Amino acid sequence: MASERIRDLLARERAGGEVIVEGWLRTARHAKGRSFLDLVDGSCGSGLQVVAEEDLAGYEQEIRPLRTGAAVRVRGELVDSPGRGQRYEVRAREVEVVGPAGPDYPLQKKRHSFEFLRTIAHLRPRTNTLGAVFRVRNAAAMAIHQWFQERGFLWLHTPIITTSDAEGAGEMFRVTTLDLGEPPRDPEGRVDERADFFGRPAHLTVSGQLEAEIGALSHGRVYAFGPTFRAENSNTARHLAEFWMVEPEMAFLELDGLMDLAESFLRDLMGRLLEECAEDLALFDQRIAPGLLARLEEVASKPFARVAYGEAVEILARSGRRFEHEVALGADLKTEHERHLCEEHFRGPVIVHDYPAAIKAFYMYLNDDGRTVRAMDVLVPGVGEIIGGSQREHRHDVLLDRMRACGLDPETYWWYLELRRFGSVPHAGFGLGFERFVQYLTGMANIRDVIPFPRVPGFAEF
RNA sequence: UCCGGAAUAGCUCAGUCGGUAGAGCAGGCGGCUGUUAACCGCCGGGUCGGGGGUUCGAGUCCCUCUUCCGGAGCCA
Repeated sequence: MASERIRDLLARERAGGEVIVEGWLRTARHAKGRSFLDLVDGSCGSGLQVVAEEDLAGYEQEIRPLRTGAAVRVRGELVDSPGRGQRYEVRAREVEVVGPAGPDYPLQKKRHSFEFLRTIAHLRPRTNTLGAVFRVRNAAAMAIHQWFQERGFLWLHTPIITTSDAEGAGEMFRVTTLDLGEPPRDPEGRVDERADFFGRPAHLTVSGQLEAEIGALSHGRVYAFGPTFRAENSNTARHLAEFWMVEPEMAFLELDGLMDLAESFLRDLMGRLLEECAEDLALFDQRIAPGLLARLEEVASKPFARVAYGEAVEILARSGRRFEHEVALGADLKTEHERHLCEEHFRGPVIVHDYPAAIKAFYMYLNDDGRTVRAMDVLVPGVGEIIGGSQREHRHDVLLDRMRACGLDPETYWWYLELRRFGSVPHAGFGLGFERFVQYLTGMANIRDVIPFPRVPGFAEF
């Protein structure tokens, strides 16, 4: 007889029948004559109450000493629970202790701090909150794939290791097989990088965008969805050294269409996940971020505000607010400015578009004014910038000029430039920080708690 | 990296004016109970993050290092 998942058992129409469940004890309450075991198996937030009577084989020796953390397999009957607090319970016929847990089991029945849980990343997925986070994360990943697949986007597997020496998105991790103690030297005594594994310097990717553009110009609609790496010394609640990014790239698409794409993407996903993860999101609404459900529902149902960069600066200037960083036309919007726009002025998601060229990347499409580029950022309350994207510069000569102006070596990007010589078309794409998306969904304050094994400066345990 | 805060029992925290430490939970023992992060009683448990200094005396004040948290910058 096969075991069943608690999620499925709780969803049954009625009690009855023999079942086998396997999982871990969230708590064990030993009463006179019987024990109540709260069993969880990760399939859902709810546990299943197992009632073990004292006449069971091995009751005193095996069941009575059970405590939080132990793994058990239970065979018994699914019955209507006579107690309050649960609809069904399992009347045990046999409880097999698969893996006991000693009194030094670090997880307790009560709340732990997230800081402490980070030090036990091998056990924290068993907690209610982290368990829910990882279920929501999984559902979000699958919903993202589904959303793109339904619209004819091809999942393009962009490389993790790259030899583009700069993509303008931050410091990169070096990938090398050279002996750092005694690297091979050229006649001048410099490290001979031609002797390295790829015959040239290589790094972990900071973005799949440039390769995704290749895909857009062959398959029309593609997306990259995988890990990316930044070696920035960022110590904040919304930065990781290793994080996942979703990067759709679409041909024959300009800025307006890109904003539509980003907005419908976010709103559709919110709507879908509100349904799919109702139980887990309710837990976040109750315990982590009161008002979360209302906020997500609003995002799913209301159009996003859109404002050009110039207007955004005017709004900030007129706000009467004193900002730590001055609001100035031509300067990038700071975190406090972005927060003011989406949290106070518009009170919801905002798309800011057409930024000054000087503060944006070389590959963004230059407007006719020669001063702004067709870039857009989606700002959401609580998290800030969640999406950044742009229409790409598809005109060869304009791109070449921009690269030179930005101090980049066109040789390195020969293939990127060549795409602009053979069948170049307007195209556009955006990047969504997957962990920030999960943060937004769950209301979790620290990005380290929405990825199973966070990598940040000074920490790569587990 | 910069600014601010924190580090006390296994965990979550309190500790007043500088006079060598407490609670709840967890653990052990006992009791009670179709229980609900059960409840009641008793017990054990601490190099107060490391190093240095001031002082008769430092968990408490000062310096320094480490780690963590919050904010900023960089960004997603």
